[in-house]
Amino acid sequence: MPRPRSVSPDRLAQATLAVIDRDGLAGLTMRAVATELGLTTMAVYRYVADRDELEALVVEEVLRTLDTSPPAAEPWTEQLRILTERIRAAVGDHPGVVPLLVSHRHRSAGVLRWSETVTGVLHAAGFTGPRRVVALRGLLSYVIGALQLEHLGPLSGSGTVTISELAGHPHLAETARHARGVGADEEFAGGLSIMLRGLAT
Amino acid sequence: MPRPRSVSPDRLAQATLAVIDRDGLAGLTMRAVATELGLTTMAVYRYVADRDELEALVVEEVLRTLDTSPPAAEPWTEQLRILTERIRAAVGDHPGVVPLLVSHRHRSAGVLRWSETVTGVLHAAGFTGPRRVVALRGLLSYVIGALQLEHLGPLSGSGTVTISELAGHPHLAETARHARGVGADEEFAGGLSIMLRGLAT
DNA sequence: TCCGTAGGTGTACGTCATACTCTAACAGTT
DNA sequence: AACTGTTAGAGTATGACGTACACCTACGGA
Repeated sequence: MPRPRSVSPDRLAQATLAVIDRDGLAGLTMRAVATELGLTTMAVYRYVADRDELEALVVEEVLRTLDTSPPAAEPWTEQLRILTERIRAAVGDHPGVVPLLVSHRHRSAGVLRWSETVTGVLHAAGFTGPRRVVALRGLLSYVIGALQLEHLGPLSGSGTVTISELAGHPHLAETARHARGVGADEEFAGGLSIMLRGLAT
Repeated sequence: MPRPRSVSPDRLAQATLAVIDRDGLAGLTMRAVATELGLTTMAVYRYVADRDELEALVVEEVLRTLDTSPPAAEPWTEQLRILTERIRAAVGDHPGVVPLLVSHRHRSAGVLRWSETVTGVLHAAGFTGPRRVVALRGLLSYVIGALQLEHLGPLSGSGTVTISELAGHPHLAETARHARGVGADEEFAGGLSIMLRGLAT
């Protein structure tokens, strides 16, 4: 009976993501999203209750294509590695979304799906009770932290500041030198390997 | 020659921290801090250039008492455990500061001091070159992530939502049941143990 | 006693999220 | 073909935020 909606929830999510990818998370405003869609600011509120809901929407959009089916690989540590790398890959193209992923992780269906699969793998690997709780949280902690270090890293404040501050920190300075030779991929994978080795012992 | 300052940088930092502890990070505004000090909003700008600098100040305040001297314990994994637990303890009383810790970690002298000590321990344990880079970043990732999971956890959005969402996720639901029996202390320590075991292998 | 400097105040602006009110487009019914 | 109820979208307004700017004023050395 009533007037049909002119934009789909999907288009809304994509427009929001486009704004974030172009102007960063700081550029995400209700106005910007509305402009992106060719609407007035308030029209956006026909589709989401508030900014918070819009953020949740964009997180889901990013995780939509996240494959959470159990990998066929063996052993189980390899399955976990693949699952974890998949999250990183999904977020990789949209660094601005990382802080949103952190703050909306609770209500995110995508994160829930991922956690379910991971928990299943842990179950099959013999993790039960508190051990499984700790394992899941530990893995999740690493992922959350690593993504933030990777993407929020050099953003706020110039990296040069850190270098000059390194004067009184010899060990750190030397480590920083070596860090230039280590790519983000290896860094993430390396930390993940540490985590997985710890789980396997 | 000029008029003396009526508040010390220290008092400013403490006032800011008081605001955060009382009203949360969302309550941190230049006005709130000014009121806390009995000043007008703009007077605060005599002490900090902008809000960003005020945030950096409060992070440093929280980490001021952080003991970054190398622990006397053995083996080196135990040293790392103690160092990591110290950070958690320092932040523990001020959950609202956690997001600031994340975003200001680069310029934070406290984090730098801590990283230097950790790197030193890793050096003594035989970690060199890229291996040390990965180890430091991995540990830092875990700490950052774990603190956020712990403190940002049940805050945004009611935990009940998660429970209802758990319907289609049997493994996760069972894990959540067990999670109630696991305290935050054990959870953090347990994840840390996984990390350290992985480093030691 | 006076004066330059720096601390503190008052006011104002632009941007943000969002509440409220109004207009108008559409789908069914008569 | 006119009418009507429902809802999409526009317009306007509000209060909070960070902060620029111009001013006033208290102080200590001369």
